[in-house]
Amino acid sequence: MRNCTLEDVANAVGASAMTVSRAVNGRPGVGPELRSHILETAGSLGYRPNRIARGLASNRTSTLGIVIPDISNPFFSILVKGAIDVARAADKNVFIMNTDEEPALEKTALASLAGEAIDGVIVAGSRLSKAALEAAVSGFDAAVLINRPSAGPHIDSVSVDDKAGAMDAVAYLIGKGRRRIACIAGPKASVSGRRRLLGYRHGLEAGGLPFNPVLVERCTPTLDGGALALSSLIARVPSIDAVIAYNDVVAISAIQALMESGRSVPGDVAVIGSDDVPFASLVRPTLSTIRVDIAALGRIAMSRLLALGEGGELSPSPEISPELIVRESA
Amino acid sequence: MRNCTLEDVANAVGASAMTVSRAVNGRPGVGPELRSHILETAGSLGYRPNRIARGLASNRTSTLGIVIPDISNPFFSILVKGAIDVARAADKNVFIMNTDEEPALEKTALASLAGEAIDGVIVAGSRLSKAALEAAVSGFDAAVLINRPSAGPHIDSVSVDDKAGAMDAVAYLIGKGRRRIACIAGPKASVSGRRRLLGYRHGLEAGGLPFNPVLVERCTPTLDGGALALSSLIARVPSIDAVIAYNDVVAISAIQALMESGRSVPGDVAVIGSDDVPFASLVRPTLSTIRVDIAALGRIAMSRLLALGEGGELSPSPEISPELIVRESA
DNA sequence: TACAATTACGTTAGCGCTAACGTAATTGAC
DNA sequence: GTCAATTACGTTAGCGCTAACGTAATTGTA
Repeated sequence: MRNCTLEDVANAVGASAMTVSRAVNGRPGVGPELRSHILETAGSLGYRPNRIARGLASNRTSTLGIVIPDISNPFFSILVKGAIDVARAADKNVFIMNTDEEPALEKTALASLAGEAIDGVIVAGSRLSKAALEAAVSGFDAAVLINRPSAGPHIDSVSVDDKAGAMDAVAYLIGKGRRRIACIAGPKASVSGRRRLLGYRHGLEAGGLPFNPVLVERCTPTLDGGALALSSLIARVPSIDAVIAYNDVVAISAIQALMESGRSVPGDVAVIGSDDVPFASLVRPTLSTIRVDIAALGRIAMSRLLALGEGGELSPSPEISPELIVRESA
Repeated sequence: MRNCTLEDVANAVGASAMTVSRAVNGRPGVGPELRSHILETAGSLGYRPNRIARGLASNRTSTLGIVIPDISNPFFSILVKGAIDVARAADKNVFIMNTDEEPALEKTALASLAGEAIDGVIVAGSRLSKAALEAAVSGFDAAVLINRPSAGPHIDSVSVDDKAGAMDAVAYLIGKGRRRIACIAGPKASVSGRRRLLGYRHGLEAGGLPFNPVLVERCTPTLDGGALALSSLIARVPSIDAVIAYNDVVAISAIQALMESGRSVPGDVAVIGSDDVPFASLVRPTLSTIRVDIAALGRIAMSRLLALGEGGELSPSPEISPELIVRESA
C-alpha cells in the first residue's frame, strides 16, 4: 500500500497534478468548486504531501535545526521546548543536535544540517570561536544565535543580559555584607560564562571591592563540575563567604561540596546560581538564582527564525533581562 | 554560491555522476585509484550529499523521529540524549516531537513524521490507546515503542519492568513497618503508570496488606501534580505513613506538600519516587527512588530501531530492571 | 582457446513535487 | 466591439540523487 501522491489525487478528480498542488497549498489559481472537490478527495484518499519531494523541488523544507551542547541539561531542554512549541504551531519539524560541549561535534552537527537543506537553524550555547561559528552558520538561509552576536543580514541574535544579572547578584551579596565573593565561571568557551564573569567583576568594582583572580575558578557545567571548582576555591581561599555560580546545576553541586566541607549555606557561604531551572526551588536550601525565562528565550528565538525565513523585517535583536530571585541560599 | 552536487564532482574528475555516487557511498564498482581521486576532489570541492535528494531517490532518509510527551521533563530529555547519541554515531539525524501529553498532538506528530518519509520512529510515553497507537505507527518502516507492547514484525518494544520496581518499593516500605502506604499514580493514559499501580497492588498483597482504592490518587506528571494529589490523599486518609509516587518530579512535589502540611519526611511519611533523575539526590531530604537507567533505555531503543531498519534479526525485546535506591526520604 | 564470471564503469529513468511558462476562457473599461 | 488584464487551468522541465540495467574490459578455469 504505497502512499498516495499528488498524481493519484489528480487522477481521481480529473485535474492536473499542478492544480492539485495549488489547491493543497492554498495557492491561487484554482476555482472554488474544484478546489473544495480536490481537498475532499485528497482527504478521503489520505493524501499527505511528501515533504522530501517538496523540499527537493522548492528548496524549502519546512524543517529547522537546533544545535545545543546538552539536551539533558534542563536549561537547554526547556529552551528547546519553547522553540519547538513555536515551530509546531507553524507546522515545521525540527532536528535537535547535541554537541556534548565539543566544538568538533558542533561543526559536524552544523555540516550535517547543511546537508538536510533546512530552512534555518538556532544555535545555543555555541562553543565555537567567532570565526568558526560564522563560517559554519553562513551556509544557512537563516540562523538565530543565542547569546552570540549576529553576523550578517540573514543571521539574527537573541541574548540574555548575563552581565547585568551577575552585577545584580554581586550587588545583592555586597549589600548583605559579604566581602569575599568567589565566582565559579563556566567553561572557557562559553560566551554567557564570560559575560557573567564580566558582570561579576564590574559588580565588585561598583561595590568598591577589588577583583581578585584567585577567587575565580572555571568549571564544566555538570553536577560534579561545581563541586570540583569549589574545592579548588576553598583550598586557595578558605574564608570565602559567597559564591556566584555559572548556572543552577553548578551552584547546587557547589552547595553540596560546601556542606561536605563543614560550611553552612547560607550561614558561612551564600550561593547564587543562574537560570532558575525548575529544581532550583526544590533543593534544600532553596536556591537563590538569577532567573531567566528560558522557554520564552526559545520561543523568541524560533519566532525570529521563522520571521527571518519569511523575509520580513525584524525588530532589533532583543536582550532578555534576568531577574534576581532571592531564596534561602543567599 | 550554490552547493556542490554530485555532478559537479563528476565533471571535475571526468567520471559519471553514478560512479561518484558509488564512491561517496563506499559502494563497490569503483576502482581504487579513481575512488580515492573522487573522494579527494569531493573533499576539496566541499561536496556534501544532499540528503533530501537522496531520500527522494532511495526512499531512505537516514532520518529518524522521536515522539515524547515533554522534552522539558528530565526523564525524557535524558532518554532523548541517549537515543540521539546512538543516532549520531550512525550518522542519522532525528526529529523530536513534543506532544504536551495530548493524544491529539501525538497523532498529529506521527502523521507529520510520516510525511517526512523517515526511516523509523521511537515513541515513548505514548498517551494513545492501543488501537490508535498501532494505527499511527503502522505506516512506518520501523518503530520502537517504549513501555508499550510491540504489534507487528516491523515494530519493536523496549520496556521497563515498572511493576517489579513498584513491588520492590512496597516490600521495602512494609519491611520498614509502614502500613498505610498510598500511591500517587500517574496520568490515566500512562501505561507505565498503570504498571506501577499494578506493582503497588501486588506488592501490598504479597506483604499481606489489603489494597484500598482510597489510597490511590491520579496526578499530572508535573511539579504541582504531586502536591495536588497528595492533598487529596491526606484529606481522605490523614494517617498515611508512606507514599510511592509515579516519578521523581511528582515525589518531590508531594514531599513539599507533606512538609507544608506539617508532616516530616521520612519521620511521619516515607516517600519513594521513580526513575532517579539527576536532582533526586540533590533535594532535601534526598529522594529514595526506583532507579531506571534512562540514558541506556534511550540508547537501546535507538540501537534496536537502527537494527530494525537494517533488517537484521533482533533479540527478543528486552525488559529493563529498575533498582530501588534507598536515600533519606524512605 | 573458449566461455562464463567478475569488475569497472556509463546510461536511462524516475522518486514526488514545484517553478516557470504556456493557453484558453472570462472579465472589465472605454 | 476591442484590447488588455485577469482567472483557471495545463505542460514542461528539473531539483540531486539512486535503482536497475547496460556494456566493455579483465580475469579465471578447464
